[in-house]
Amino acid sequence: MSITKNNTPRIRRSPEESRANILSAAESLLVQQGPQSLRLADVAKAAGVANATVLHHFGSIDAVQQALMERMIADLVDSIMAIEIPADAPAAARADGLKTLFDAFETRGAARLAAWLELTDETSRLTVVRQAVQDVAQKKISSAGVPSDSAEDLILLSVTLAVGVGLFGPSLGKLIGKPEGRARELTLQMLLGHLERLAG
Amino acid sequence: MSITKNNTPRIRRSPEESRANILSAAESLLVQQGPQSLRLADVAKAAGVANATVLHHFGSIDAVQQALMERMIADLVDSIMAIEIPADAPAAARADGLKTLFDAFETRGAARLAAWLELTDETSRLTVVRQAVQDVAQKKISSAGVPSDSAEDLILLSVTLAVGVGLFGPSLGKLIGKPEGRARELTLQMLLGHLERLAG
DNA sequence: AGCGTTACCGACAAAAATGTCAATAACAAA
DNA sequence: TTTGTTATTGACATTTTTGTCGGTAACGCT
Repeated sequence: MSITKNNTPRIRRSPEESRANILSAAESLLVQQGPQSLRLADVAKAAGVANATVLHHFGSIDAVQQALMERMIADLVDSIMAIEIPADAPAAARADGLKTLFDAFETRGAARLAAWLELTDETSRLTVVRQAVQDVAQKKISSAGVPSDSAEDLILLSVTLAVGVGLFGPSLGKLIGKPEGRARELTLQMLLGHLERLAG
Repeated sequence: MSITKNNTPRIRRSPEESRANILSAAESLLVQQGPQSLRLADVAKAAGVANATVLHHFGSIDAVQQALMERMIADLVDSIMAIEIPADAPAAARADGLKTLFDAFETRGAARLAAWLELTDETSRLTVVRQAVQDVAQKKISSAGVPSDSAEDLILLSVTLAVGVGLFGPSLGKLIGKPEGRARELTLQMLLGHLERLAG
């Protein structure tokens, strides 16, 4: 009677799988409940493992958060990199590209990630962001085929609006009693008109 | 030698003053270091009082955060309420009004407050926001003198952009290597053009 | 001055969150 | 099958954060 045995067999994953499993759990926690729910016990529970397992793979809860940021940023960069908006493209193509950009931020919590980063002081974490932004900016600007200065402006404008709308659009719309994607719709409409006027 | 005396005289405030002092300290903590620094010890230290004093006035650290939210929201509502943009106003007046709106969110951390609210799950806290938004929307829409449906759209658009730019504009601009207010400048320019076209 | 109220504080207690460790068990390789 | 490696875990230890309590002192009032 002195020893308690656990009947359910352990799941033994490869280190990579295990890390991915934990980060995925943490990501959905972040998106659904916010950064303050990224506690060791919560992450472990969501991942279906013991607290000690999380620490075994990451060393600390801070390292989990750091790794999560890096993974989400990498995903976001991939999404953005996949967007191609040649300067001479027809308006419809530009519209599609911008929609994709806005989607990248609104869905899967990239905007929430950005807000988390923004509210989080730690400058150490920002180096990852800085690198990612520069990667994207460089590629996007060089491939845009427009004077780099105004291209930078356009990217700054588009990304700022995309992340802002992605974070606040849904809630504000709901608060005012508007349909789900109304803020994004209005913003895209305005932004496209603006771009068209600049091009024409 | 058994009793340690404290030479520095106590500051005795009225309950209202004391609460205001603590909330002000908490507010600057929120703005400068983010929500996760709103810990009991940090708030108390910033306010220059003992931990127990904070609890004496608010009961719990959660109540401090709740009160802070309510105070900041009330301030923000006041700022917005003070903005008047008659439909038949000249373009310059509209530009001023929008600038004030953007300022209200960017300065003094209203955008950060909004992000905090957005990332914070607790639905109980959202009732305050809901009420504030409805107050503002009702007044603004009724006084706008335009068809209420498109007026709502304009408010949704303006506020979403204002808070998004207020939160992310500075950092993104800095990351891309643009001057401080560039994102806001670009956004305002576009938004004003958009409004003008709608009016004309 | 004397007194009552209560804002204030230090010391302590409680709770919550993070991290450590030794033992266990899954799996691959010999 | 046996053995070595290590992912996994429960129990425990440590740290951090929140909250309690009795006494102290500032201030208004008589």
